[in-house]
Amino acid sequence: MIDNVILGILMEGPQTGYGLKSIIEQSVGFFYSASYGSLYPALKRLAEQGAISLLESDGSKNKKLYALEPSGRERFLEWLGEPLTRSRNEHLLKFFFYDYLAEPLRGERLAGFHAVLREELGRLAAVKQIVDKETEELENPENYRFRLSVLTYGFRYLEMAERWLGDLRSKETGKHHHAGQGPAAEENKDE
Amino acid sequence: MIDNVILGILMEGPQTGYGLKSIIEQSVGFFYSASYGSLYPALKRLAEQGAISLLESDGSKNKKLYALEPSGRERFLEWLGEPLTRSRNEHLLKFFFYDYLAEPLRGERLAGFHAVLREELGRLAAVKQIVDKETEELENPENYRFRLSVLTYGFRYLEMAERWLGDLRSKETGKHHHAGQGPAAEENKDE
DNA sequence: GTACGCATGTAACTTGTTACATGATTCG
DNA sequence: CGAATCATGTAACAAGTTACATGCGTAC
Repeated sequence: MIDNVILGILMEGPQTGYGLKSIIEQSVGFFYSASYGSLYPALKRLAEQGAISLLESDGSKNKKLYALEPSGRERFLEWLGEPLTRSRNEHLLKFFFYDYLAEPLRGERLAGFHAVLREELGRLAAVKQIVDKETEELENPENYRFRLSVLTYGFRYLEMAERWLGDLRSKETGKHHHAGQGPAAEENKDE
Repeated sequence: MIDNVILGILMEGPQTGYGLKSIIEQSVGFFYSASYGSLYPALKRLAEQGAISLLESDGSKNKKLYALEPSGRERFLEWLGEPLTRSRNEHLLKFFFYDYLAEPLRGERLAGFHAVLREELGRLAAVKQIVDKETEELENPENYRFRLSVLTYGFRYLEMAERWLGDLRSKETGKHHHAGQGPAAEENKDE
């Protein structure tokens, strides 16, 4: 996975490992993250395979600029052309079992997550505004259609999640029965 | 991760490794999957740690029923009580780079993914209907609130994704310029 | 001159997948 | 009695994280 992210970012021009990391955080950080522990070994590997190459020309000695080679570009485009698949949404796993979580904590967690969603929604909205403005000044915005649409996706996704959580929490209101046993519980039918 | 899934399912009663796998597929299969290669070693590990135990009582010799132990239950509930986090949505990664994918293939891939989404939407709708009906016959549906809401989440998620993809594809219609260069392309401004 | 951000890297570990290998049970 | 499905397991590999270790550049 990280190989393709690296190659994809190098499509726009040479970068250092450190630079790649910060670009990843800024651009696809919403749904993907990389650590140096995977980044640097990946760069080494890709260079050995000839997919990327080390540029010497830079002034600094401690900086390594990598550039995309034709074989790397080919490899990236091949990956890109494979059929799309949905990936796992592991955070739903916890929700699935949430009937088992006892009540004071459960409500807190839901509220906390709700806050996170709203915060991210706000941040994404800000980013979207900036990006949309920058896009206007571009001569060929058509070339960025998918990049932009991923932003839209992120936005709609958060909206959907926020709404869903809102609905879920509003059903809860005022019902402070002591839950906590969940599906398997045949006992405690009081209240 | 798989440890907690196993413990969570065992909350409802003893199961075999094989049984766990099929329950996982049927229940959380929409957003999580496990292979035997991780399942069986996990069962072994959990048993060694005393989180689960092997039941002898079963007739078959080749079947191993595992049951949740108190320490396993505790461990599961502790995990469950940790704050919620959003996980990665790696399939968006490909979309992010889709400006680079050349046109005949790109359209095909989008259409293919669209078909997958609609198919899953149909399947989930069917599941939801069955589950909703089953829920009516339950004495305490409140105990399944979160399990059910995850279904709703899946449904809304697919709806959102399907709508997003629909919007994206409709913008495309009739514009068969030869794309393929994407963001980095300063050339080919014809058409 | 020192603190902070830029910059690179490795080793141990974690978690999971794929492919293989094998045997029991059940149903037609 | 043969095929499908139930059922368990391992070995090799893949991909990544965390924690550690180090050094350069520069702005105050």
